[in-house]
Amino acid sequence: MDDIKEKSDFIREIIRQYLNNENEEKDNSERSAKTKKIHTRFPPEPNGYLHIGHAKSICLNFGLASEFGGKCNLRFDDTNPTKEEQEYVDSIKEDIKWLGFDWDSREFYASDYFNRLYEFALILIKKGKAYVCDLSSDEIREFRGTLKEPGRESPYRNRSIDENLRLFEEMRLGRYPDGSKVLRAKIDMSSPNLNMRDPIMYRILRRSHHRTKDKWCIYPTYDWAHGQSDSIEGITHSICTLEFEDHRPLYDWFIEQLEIHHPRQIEFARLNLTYTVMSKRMLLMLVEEKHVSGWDDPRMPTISGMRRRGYPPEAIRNFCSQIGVAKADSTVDFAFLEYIIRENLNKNALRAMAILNPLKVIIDNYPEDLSEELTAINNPEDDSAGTRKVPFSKVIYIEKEDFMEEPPGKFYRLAPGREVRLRYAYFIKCESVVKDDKGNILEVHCTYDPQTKGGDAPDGRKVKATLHWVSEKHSIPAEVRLYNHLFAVENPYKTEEGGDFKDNLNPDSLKVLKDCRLEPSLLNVKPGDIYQFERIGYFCVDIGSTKEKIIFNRTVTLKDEWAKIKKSV
RNA sequence: UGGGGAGUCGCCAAGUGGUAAGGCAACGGGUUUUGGUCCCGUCACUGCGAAGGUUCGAAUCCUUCCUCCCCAGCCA
Repeated sequence: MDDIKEKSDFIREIIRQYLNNENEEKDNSERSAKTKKIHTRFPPEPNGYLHIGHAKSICLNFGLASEFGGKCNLRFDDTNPTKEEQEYVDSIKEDIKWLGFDWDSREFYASDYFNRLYEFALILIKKGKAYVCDLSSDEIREFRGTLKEPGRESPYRNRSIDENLRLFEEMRLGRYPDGSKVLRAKIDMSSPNLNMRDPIMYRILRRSHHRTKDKWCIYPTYDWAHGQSDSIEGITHSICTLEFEDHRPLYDWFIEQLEIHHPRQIEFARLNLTYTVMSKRMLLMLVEEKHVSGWDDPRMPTISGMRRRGYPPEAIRNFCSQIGVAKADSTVDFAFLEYIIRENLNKNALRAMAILNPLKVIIDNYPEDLSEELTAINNPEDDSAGTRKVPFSKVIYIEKEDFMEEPPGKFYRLAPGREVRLRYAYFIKCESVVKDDKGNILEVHCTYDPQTKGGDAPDGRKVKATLHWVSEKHSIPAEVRLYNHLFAVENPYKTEEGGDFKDNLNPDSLKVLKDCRLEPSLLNVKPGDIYQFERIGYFCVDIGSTKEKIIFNRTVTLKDEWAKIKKSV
């Protein structure tokens, strides 16, 4: 979809081998490569909003399916009614669609399989491979042993099959209080892999489920539900993150006991980004404690936050494909994300002129009542975007940053006695400065050269800088929100003793500018529209923006050579 | 110190026994009516976590060691 060249990574390698029938058992090799299809799935839990880390998984799973001519399901892993909500289901679907992926009619839920799972559990009990355990959660933990010491067997481990069948049935019927009993797999309490020490399959939980409502009072655990759900759906490649690597033996065990379709699980390293956190638990905390305005706050690494911030879905897809897939833990530099965003927006965003911090400039020799329409290019990277007219008059605004009374050597914008170009307009020369009692610059007086209309001098003289501007009387007001990193440090998890990741929140992550002035062509912008404000950055019209009150969010700045020079001086 | 993973440039990441891709960042230069874009150049000079070994030849194979991540939820 986005990349021309064929991608290659260890997962695609495995899939190509699978499709070529390499390393396969005899009976499978009968199936021709032509009829062999892959089937993946994206399995979110609806307990929060999707973030850029999920985008990596979505791009991988849906991308693999489309590259290799297979299918990808959307399956909600909704096995824990205490945390899951319909709101999250809705947001997840919206975000995946917005990212540009389609699950057709294959929208599934682990809860669709509650009956099947119950039947599967019965099979295990009948095989003597699962039992009802009356130990409390504390006792279970105690009996589990530690990383170094083996666990001990539960005193309920050797109940008869009939008793287990009866008890499990009664659990389902609601005869026992929450937490009083669980169904456990009977595997090996001395396994060095803690996941194999008789893991819990069902717990009693009287909580209404967002889909099955009050039908069940026992719910399967993720470990019990996940692998079987993949199997039921005929998933060929179950792609998940690294932390599930040592759950794989358990999933294999369940599948083998049940003698059902066996998907191949492949684990990859989850995405980390500098200057942010990527855990739904922590993001939820930021939302609930109002450190941000919501899940879609433009500072959030959520898909909805990035959408509101102005990151195009195509750019996010490119990002996900360019960071690659591997098994080594990694933290991608936020600057790389910004590079991808700029790369995309530079090609696509229309240009406009906007003044964030207005400084009044009066052109003394320009006629009082005259105004001219000057021609401006909409996108120098795309001729088809055409041109527009921008009004010019005697009083204009320029950026405060673009004028210095006593400029250092490397500053080559406007200064007393100096001539610069106003983009698409004229050369102007600074003649004087008007200040208040405190020395604040109120206005700058200039003269213009009528010969330089459009921006070129007939005598061939050059200027070192071109400034953007808006005509005072034609300009329209706007609010502009400047966003910076949510966290002040690259790794927010690193805190002082007893500290909290929130201690690292960046106090300057949002700066609201209320007195900005825009060129009049921006009067009818709609939420979601994206522009490059020339010489400043890319800005996206906020969802809360109206014609009466226009609000722009800064998506990302332009690269700024001058900022670097300034810093180094 | 049990088990499972991982270590290639500041950050991602190719490489799968034949002599270290690429991108980002950084730095230098050119073009430019955006100090943007674009273009050019520099950036792992026996070095691929370390030390040994096998080999004509090793980032790739073997041995030992070191470092980092994950696992003791009735979360996912």
